[in-house]
Amino acid sequence: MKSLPPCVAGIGNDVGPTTAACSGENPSCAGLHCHVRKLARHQHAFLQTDRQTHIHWVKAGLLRLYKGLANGRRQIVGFAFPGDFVGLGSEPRYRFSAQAITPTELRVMPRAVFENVAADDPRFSSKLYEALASDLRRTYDLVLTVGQRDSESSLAAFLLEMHARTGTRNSILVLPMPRSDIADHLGLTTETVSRTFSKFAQRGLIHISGRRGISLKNPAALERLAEG
Amino acid sequence: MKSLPPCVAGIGNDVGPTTAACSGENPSCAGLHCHVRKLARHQHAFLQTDRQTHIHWVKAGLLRLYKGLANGRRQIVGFAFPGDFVGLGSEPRYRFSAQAITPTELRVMPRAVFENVAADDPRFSSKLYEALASDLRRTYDLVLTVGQRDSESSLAAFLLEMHARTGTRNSILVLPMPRSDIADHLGLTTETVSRTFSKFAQRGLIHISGRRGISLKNPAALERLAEG
DNA sequence: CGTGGGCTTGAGCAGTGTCAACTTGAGTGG
DNA sequence: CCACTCAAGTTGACACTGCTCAAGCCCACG
Repeated sequence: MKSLPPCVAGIGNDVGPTTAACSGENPSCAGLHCHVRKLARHQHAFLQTDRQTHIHWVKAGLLRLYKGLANGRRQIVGFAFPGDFVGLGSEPRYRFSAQAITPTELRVMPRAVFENVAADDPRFSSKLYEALASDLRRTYDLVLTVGQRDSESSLAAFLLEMHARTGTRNSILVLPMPRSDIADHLGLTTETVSRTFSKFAQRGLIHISGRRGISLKNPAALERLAEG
Repeated sequence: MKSLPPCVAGIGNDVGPTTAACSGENPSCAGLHCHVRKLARHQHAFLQTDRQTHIHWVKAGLLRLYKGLANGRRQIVGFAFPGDFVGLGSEPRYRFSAQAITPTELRVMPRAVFENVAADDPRFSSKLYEALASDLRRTYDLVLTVGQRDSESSLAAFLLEMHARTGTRNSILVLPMPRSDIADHLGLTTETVSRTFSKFAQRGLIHISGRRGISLKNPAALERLAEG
């Protein structure tokens, strides 16, 4: 098996120094047409109606992935953290929009290039498959949350997922997204999110520090809540 | 590229005569350990906690794919129609249970066999990838439905999706699943589903015939409802 | 130090769940 | 072939969660 070009060698692993080689200036990557793209807050990587031309890989920052309805309602179907792929899938158009929540750095590659690499390297191909399967699993879980849990269970499940996903050892959790994103993710309103966080704090389940900080005082109780 | 064994040659296409070659008695398939499995009504293909040992392919019938919560609530994350794969994904355990709604016939293959075929044949591999991507797209749509639509919009969207998916030319639609399945799919109750169908019928949007038949009298209006 | 968006809190209400009774119709056995 | 049976579906009354609208607060900016 031939070795992967530096652009994609680190893909599927944690973000590491390998990926630093992939700046636009690096000649070994020029042939792959891969480049770095920086997004300011609220800037879109793509819209749900755009032709799906590129695969995006988050190097730093955070994206909200959302679908809109004609009446203005918005469903955030997922968040893309560093290391995550966005725009996998094999359809002519993206089915959701991707927007930066915090300033974000992306690695952007044309689909064709991506697919060629995947065709040549079964290991890479299977990493892609796993990434897609993992998106699907998370989305199944989200349907369960949104469809069957009440506001308390939803938020408990959300806090636990964010804690697991950001991989913090201690119980201090940073939620980089505003309350409105949490609401649109869970099918609630910002008011309900806020009220429920307050209730959790009163009961001693969590401690809220500032706008972004939450520490989980009683994860076991949250788990119980999340299970109904 | 070597030709595919009869067991999987028809996979990804419509169910056709090719697949008939794949009975347990056929020696050319014995080495693949693929076999036919028939499920009676309410019988499970697997449970959400089972080890994910096999890939299932629906030949005839209908499966509900669901996740359960400790409090007894159930979310149907999808339905598997003839031609659909179930149990793609690359994790140690299924993340949902699969149960027959009507008597169902499955083609069942060990994952290892499946993966070997996929590794040898990029065309097959890419079909799998597409099937997975298509599950993911449908699930994103479901999150939008469950999270952002009210009962009328939900049901309008559901009717249109079932119509598209069962591929009926005319507007007569057979819903093979009971109301309770529709409810648990959309995050509603059977009562709400029933009431909303009645409202649709009163307004002349649909016509209800028997327990399973619905004809769409005004698909355009349903589309408008689904968009909010 | 001032400003404004994001967050919190409150009061009232609408939509949907819950509980209960009744109706329908598919399947069974006489 | 018809009557019986019972699960599935429908309809109604009521309760309650979470949404809407509104006001005020606080923290991160300039």
